[in-house]
Amino acid sequence: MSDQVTPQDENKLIAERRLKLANLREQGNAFPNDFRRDAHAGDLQAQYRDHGKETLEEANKEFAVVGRLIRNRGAFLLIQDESGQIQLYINRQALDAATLAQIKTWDLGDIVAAKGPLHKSGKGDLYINMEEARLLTKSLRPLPDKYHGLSDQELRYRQRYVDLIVNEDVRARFRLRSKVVAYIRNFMEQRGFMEVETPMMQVIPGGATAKPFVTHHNALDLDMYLRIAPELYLKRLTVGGFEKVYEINRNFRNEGLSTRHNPEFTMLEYYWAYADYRDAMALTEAMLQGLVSDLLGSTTIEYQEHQLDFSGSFDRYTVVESILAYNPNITAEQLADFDQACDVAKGLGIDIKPIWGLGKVQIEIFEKTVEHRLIQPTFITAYPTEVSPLARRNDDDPFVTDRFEFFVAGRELANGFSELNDAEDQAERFRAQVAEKEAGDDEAMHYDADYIRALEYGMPPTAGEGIGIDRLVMLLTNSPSIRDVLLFPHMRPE
RNA sequence: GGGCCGUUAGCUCAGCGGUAGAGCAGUUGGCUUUUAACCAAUUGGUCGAUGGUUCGAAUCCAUCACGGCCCA
Repeated sequence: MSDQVTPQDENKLIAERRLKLANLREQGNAFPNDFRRDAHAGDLQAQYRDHGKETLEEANKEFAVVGRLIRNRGAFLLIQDESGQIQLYINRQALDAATLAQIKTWDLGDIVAAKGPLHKSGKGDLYINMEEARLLTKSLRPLPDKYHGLSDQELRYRQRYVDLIVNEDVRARFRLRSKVVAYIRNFMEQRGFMEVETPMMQVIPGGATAKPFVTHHNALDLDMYLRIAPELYLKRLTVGGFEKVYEINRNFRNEGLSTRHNPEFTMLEYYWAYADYRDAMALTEAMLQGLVSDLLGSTTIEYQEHQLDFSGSFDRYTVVESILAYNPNITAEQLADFDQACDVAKGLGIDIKPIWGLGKVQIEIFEKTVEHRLIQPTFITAYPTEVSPLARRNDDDPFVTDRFEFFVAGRELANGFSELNDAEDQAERFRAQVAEKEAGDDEAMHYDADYIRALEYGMPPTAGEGIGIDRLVMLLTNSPSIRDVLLFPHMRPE
């Protein structure tokens, strides 16, 4: 909210740098953009690291490099570009007095350029023997401690740009995130899926049970909602005849923050006509196994205190089976009877709401006693219809749907199902959701008449799934908090 | 929402009732094959905010703000 222009945190260090910048302005262009590099630090290291000192001096091959000055080692300066680091040597013979004086004014954090032959020092490190040196951008703020770096979590999240400058592991983490998304796009494209974009601003927020963010369209004088899911729009596309569509984009949910929740988060969601939830599980398994082996070069993931095994087929249990497996004191009879199930739930400290049916009670018991214990990759299937308003009923047991969720490290990572394509059943489910909303559940769904109309034209039998990209990246980068995998996690304003 | 912990120099931290400290960064000088470069000198603080207790508060108490971890 602050429109302040004058920084409140000026100090002597910044003042000294501002003075140097003022001098630069007097001498000419203080922010030149006419220097062109012809080499990256990391490439030079990779290509010439093993060359001998004499060989390099004989070759005397010139390179032009740029980067941020991050260490001052007396006669040597260390710069860093996106690819890596390389030293610059301040050669008093090769550089004229004016340039030497200029270099003396450089500060850690400045962005500089240098040109000269690539040599190797007595200690075996490559350096550019500078014959030309220029300051490209003056840094006005001092960098964090060169050894300890930036460790204050709040500063690292609020000033991610500084975190990225000084912490290579953070840069590596976000490079991996980018690779995850690229892998998924490639995986989906190879299977014939088409990437689409559907509205982020919706008049009726649908596709999930969650509180939306509200915004306002002035010209239409209309309240709109940031989407909580793209589901209903993507399924309209399958009605339209696009048989394999996917979208990777942000969802917004107006809920609390935690190490696993950010108000905006990224989901892959896809819809696959003429397929069912079993096909979706198989696709999930193939995608995750491919991701792990391709990006980590292994079939196992080390995540916090866990060793997660992604080789072989993932375990599959129904909701009820998993509750029974993890709760030897609970019987199938108890779970099948509403009153008995309520007693079990109450015994677990669950606060039963009057509108809940048996399915909801079962899910509460599942979430309380099973979910966090599903460490190895596991599919849970047969979710109650009551808590699955968009999923197709099971042919043999209409109490449950052909739905699954995927868990690993005690967390839900994906949710998919055979889609409900019976327009009349869907209309009925929406009405049940509206009743829940009227009973006070502000996360219940709205009745989406246009979506029903679309279904009435006929949606082919379809499978669909959403996979949480942030949580997936957490897993692949061994990150304990979702904030570690978001470049700019949500924070209260300073 | 609840519990625990944190907030001191630009950064990383110590100090926990008696004159506000260190390392790094900065400044000045030296040093030209260094690797957290080194050597010498030196600058830098409303101790998160507001109240209170006390002769005296960074330190004890209360409230608030922001953050971290755990729980719901």
